[in-house]
Amino acid sequence: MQTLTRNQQIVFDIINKSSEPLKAYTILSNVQKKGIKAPPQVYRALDKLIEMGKIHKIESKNAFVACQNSSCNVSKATAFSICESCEEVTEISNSKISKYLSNFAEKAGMEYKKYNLEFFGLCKKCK
Amino acid sequence: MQTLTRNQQIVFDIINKSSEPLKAYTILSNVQKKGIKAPPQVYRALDKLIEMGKIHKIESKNAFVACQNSSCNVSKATAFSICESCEEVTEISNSKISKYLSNFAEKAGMEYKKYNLEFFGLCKKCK
DNA sequence: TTACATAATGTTATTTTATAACAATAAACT
DNA sequence: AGTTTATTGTTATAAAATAACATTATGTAA
Ligand SMILES: [Zn+2]
Ligand SMILES: [Zn+2]
Ligand SMILES: [Zn+2]
Ligand SMILES: [Zn+2]
Repeated sequence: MQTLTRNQQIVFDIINKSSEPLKAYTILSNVQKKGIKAPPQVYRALDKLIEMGKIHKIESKNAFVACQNSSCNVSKATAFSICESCEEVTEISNSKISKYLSNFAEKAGMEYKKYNLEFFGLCKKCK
Repeated sequence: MQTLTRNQQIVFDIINKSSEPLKAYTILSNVQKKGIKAPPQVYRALDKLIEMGKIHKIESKNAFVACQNSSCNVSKATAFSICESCEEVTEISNSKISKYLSNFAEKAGMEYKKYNLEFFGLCKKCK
C-alpha cells in the first residue's frame, strides 16, 4: 500500500470526492487554491495514480474517476458503464467481467495484459 | 449502403489504405493536396464515417481505423487488440466478442446500446 | 554526515486534439 | 423555381496533453 505524495493526495482527494468523472483542467482549477498551479503538476499526479490503480481514465471522455473496486491495483483491467443521457459512470466489478473476457481470450487464442471496456446506454434513472 | 460525399470519400480512402491507425492531423496533412485544408473538414468527415460504421476511433490513441468487420454499421459495438510494442491494432470480430458481452450483461441485469473494448498486450510478432 | 542518486515539484512555453461560429455551395424536396 | 437541408469552406479559438529545464525533497550508501 503505497503512500501518496502531497500533490498526488490533493489530486486523488478531489477525484475521490467527486460524484462524476473529472477532467484534468477541472481538477486544476479546483486545486489551485492548494498550490497546484500548472497542468504538468496535475497530469503527473494523474499518471502516478493511474499506475497505482487508484484512479482510472475514462478514455471516451478524457476524464478521471476513483477506482470503485479493490483489485484494479493488480489487474489494471477496467470496465465501465456510461449513461449517454446523464453521463453517469459506474465501474463494473472487475472479477465479474474478467471471467468473461479471459474466457473469450482463451478460446480466441488471444493474450493480453490489460483491457479497457466502456459500455454505453442509459442508466436506471434515465431509462 | 450509403454513398459517401467527396470529403468523406477522401478521408475514408486514406484511412482505409493505411496499415495503421491514423490521427486526425496526420490525415489532414495527407489530404491537403486534395483540397481539404482545415481541421473541421477532417473532423466532420470522421464523425460521419464513424456514424456509418465505416471507421472506428481508437480512444486510447486518438486515432482512426477502417472497420474490418461487416456488421459494425449495425451494432456500433467495437473491440480491438492493441500491441503495446509496435502499436499494431486489430479489430476483433464483432460476433465473437458480442456473444460474451451480451451474456455478461444479461446475467448482470445490464443494458447497453454499444460498447468499446480495447485489449492491450503484445502481438504475435512482438511476443 | 556528507556525497550521490532518485523522485517529486515548480514553471514556462508549446504541441496536439477538437470545436465554435459563420459564410458559401450543393443537393434534395415540393 | 423556390425552399429546405446537408455539406463544404474558412478563421479563430478552446481543450487536452506534453516538452524542457530548473529546483527541491527524499532515500541510500560510504
Ligand atoms: Zn478500478
Ligand atoms: Zn443517466
Ligand atoms: Zn468494425
Ligand atoms: Zn507488436
